[in-house]
Amino acid sequence: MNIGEAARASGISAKMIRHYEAIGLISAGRGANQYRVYSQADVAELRFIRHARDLGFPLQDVKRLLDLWRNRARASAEVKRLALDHVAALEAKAKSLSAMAESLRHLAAHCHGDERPECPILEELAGAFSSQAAPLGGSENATKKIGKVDCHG
Amino acid sequence: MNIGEAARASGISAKMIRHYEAIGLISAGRGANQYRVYSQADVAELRFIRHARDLGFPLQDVKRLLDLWRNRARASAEVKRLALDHVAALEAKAKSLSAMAESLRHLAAHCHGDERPECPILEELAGAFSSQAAPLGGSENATKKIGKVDCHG
DNA sequence: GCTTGACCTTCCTATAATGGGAAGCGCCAC
DNA sequence: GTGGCGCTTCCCATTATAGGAAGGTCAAGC
Repeated sequence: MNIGEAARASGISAKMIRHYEAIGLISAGRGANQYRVYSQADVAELRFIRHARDLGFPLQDVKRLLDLWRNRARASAEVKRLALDHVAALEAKAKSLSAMAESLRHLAAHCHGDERPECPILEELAGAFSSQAAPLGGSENATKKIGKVDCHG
Repeated sequence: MNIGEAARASGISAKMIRHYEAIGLISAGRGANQYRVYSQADVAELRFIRHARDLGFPLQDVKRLLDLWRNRARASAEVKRLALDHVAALEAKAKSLSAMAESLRHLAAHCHGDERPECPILEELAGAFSSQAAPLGGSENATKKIGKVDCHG
């Protein structure tokens, strides 16, 4: 099948399939017309990739997992280690985001939110531990950069 | 003061200060030698930016917040709306990450993690709802893309 | 046979936020 | 007057994904 059909069958865009090939995650045969050709096995790999991505694995980890999957002599220990490391990363980031949310929710709770200019949110952003100390937010200072977190997908 | 001192005083790298200027977030005067010059007020803005970033606001929101902060005729309602929207986004992402973590943790719990090749994690990644249905993970299918989430900062 | 449209190809660009580094100039101290 | 640090601009890299241009291919219809 061609890339379009493989895309539909795997749930990965043709664009990304080409990209995954470019970075060496997968490979594809070529037909006489230079079109990429995919087998059912290739589609299975693409689905594997999608599932791993859906669980938040970065492509680097996906590559490791894919290599392990292809290798029948693998040790499950390595897969498990990768998975648990990733779980730890996910939880750390979730926790960091929750802490930000809670801090901000506390701040927002004290804001009238009307036509008046007074705003404790802005005041806190302006003044929060002007040099280094003093808590931000209502509870503990949860936003002490636990590790930078992306949160704008 | 020069950019280096402003960087130390604000906790934002000189690199980023220049970047924020380039994207129109802030502005800076220039000395006779073309060096950027910063006042205490400029440093206060930089600190404001850092605090907003620490709470996970994207730069686009930071720009809005900064404009509101500068505008004495602002309505706190707008600040509050921005804040609460962001809280919702943070919570959604945290929830999504937690769901991934939980799914993966369940999978990992069933993996022996020894030298043997059998691995339910890989099997699940390979087979999880081959076409569309069937749950992934031990509990409910939590990873049904609630909205793509970055999680690799 | 020729056109049309869907599909494929490669290459370039953009996103968001940050860091790294090179080449060149300013400034201060010695 | 030279060494070293700080400043300047410009370019590149990261991560994962998408958009688009310019062009080749193929099958269907007329």
